[in-house]
Amino acid sequence: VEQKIIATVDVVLLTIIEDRLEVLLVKRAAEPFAGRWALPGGYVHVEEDGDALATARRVLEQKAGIVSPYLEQLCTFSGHSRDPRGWSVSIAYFALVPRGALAPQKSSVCLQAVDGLAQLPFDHNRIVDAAVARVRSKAGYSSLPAFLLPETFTLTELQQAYEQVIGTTLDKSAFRRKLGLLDFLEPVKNRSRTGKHRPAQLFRIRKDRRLALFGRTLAS
Amino acid sequence: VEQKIIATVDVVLLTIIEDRLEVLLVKRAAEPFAGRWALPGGYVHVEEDGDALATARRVLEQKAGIVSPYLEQLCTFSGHSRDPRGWSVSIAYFALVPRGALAPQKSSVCLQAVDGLAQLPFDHNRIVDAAVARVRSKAGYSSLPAFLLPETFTLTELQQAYEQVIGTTLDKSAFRRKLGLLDFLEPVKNRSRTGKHRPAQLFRIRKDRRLALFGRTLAS
DNA sequence: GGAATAGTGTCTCTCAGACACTATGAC
DNA sequence: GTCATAGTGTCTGAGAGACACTATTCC
Repeated sequence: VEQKIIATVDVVLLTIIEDRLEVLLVKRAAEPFAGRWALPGGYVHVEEDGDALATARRVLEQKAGIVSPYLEQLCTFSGHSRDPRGWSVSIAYFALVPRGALAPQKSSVCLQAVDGLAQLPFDHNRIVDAAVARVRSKAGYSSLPAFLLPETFTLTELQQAYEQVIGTTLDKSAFRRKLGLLDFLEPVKNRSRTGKHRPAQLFRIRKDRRLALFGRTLAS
Repeated sequence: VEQKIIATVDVVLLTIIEDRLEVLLVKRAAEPFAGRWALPGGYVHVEEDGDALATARRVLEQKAGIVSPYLEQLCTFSGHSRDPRGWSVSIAYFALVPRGALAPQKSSVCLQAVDGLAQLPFDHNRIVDAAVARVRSKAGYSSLPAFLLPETFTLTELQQAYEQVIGTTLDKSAFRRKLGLLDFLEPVKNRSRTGKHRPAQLFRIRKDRRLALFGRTLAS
């Protein structure tokens, strides 16, 4: 069978910078669209990658130096018109990393707010939109936003991460009641001492319950 | 770039037969696994198919004669070990069709209950499991199971479809209250006259709200 | 009338939202 | 002590589950 199909993987890496959801973009080195900002992605390497998830991990490590973030398959975009080189398949993944985990930025990498994002090549705007929609939706009934925070964090920081992802404010009391139901957090010894007020307890994600799911939605 | 990647589409077509969820299988005509029952699937035809969704529609029409069912992308399975021919990508879709829409069966086609399904070639068992999990999950907060019923149906039949998909019984009163909230149904003139009891009102899905979503889950 | 299913009313208990309250450490 | 945020208690209304009730048709 003569197929000549291009198989690529694209990754939507999201993080929180200054209270906004931002997406990682890289400057394309090769044609097509050389020099343009686009999602990190690349060909599947048949010899090197066991499956598409491995390709996604490799792409993230090579282009952004990120090693083992939260990484989930988003969906697959395909067709004859999305890539000028021909009929292509892009298996899209999304990754969530803590704010600041991308510290030493190369000049070929940047972060942009997902709201009001510039025009991107290929169908990358659609892919970003799909990723943001997925994360927003899943934030409503899971612990996903916790992956946007550093190793340890206060409950207020966690609530802010949720609010920044889903775009609304949450009630402190109700939020903490929900968290209590699916104990995916464990307190650590230290406490956060910032400013002239009562210090907050620090928590981290329990190793045995990385991704916890709420029974019902978080906000109506 | 020398990729030599096999790009295929596989479809998990689900329907309800005798109160059970069943999946459509076809007898493979070509190697590998010729003669074995497997999911309907096929190569992406670069000249013929605009995108992978078009491939899925073509496969369903050619192998099962189904024209425009509910069809949704499931996820993508990939890797060097899932197909003996080499590194492959299978973009999986699932379809929901009314019971009995598959009436004139060819001998190369069969239906099998999804619970206790036999061993299938490739990673097709994983794909079926993923499809069933998706449908079960989505049934909890959407009108998906309505696509398993014929054009018109009674509320009792709709409730049974939900029960067969999610595998538990539902309360009649609570179920109808939920339906009232997201009016995706409209009554039709006729009523169902079967047996010696009060006839039931028939309904159909409103054209403008094909897939409606519940705010919260259907059953706890 | 009886049988059988269609369809509705109502009670209770849980829980989300709202909001006020107490706690505690920096200064 | 004050300030600022951490953290908790409580009221209320909406809604899910349970279950009993009425309605209507065939026989």
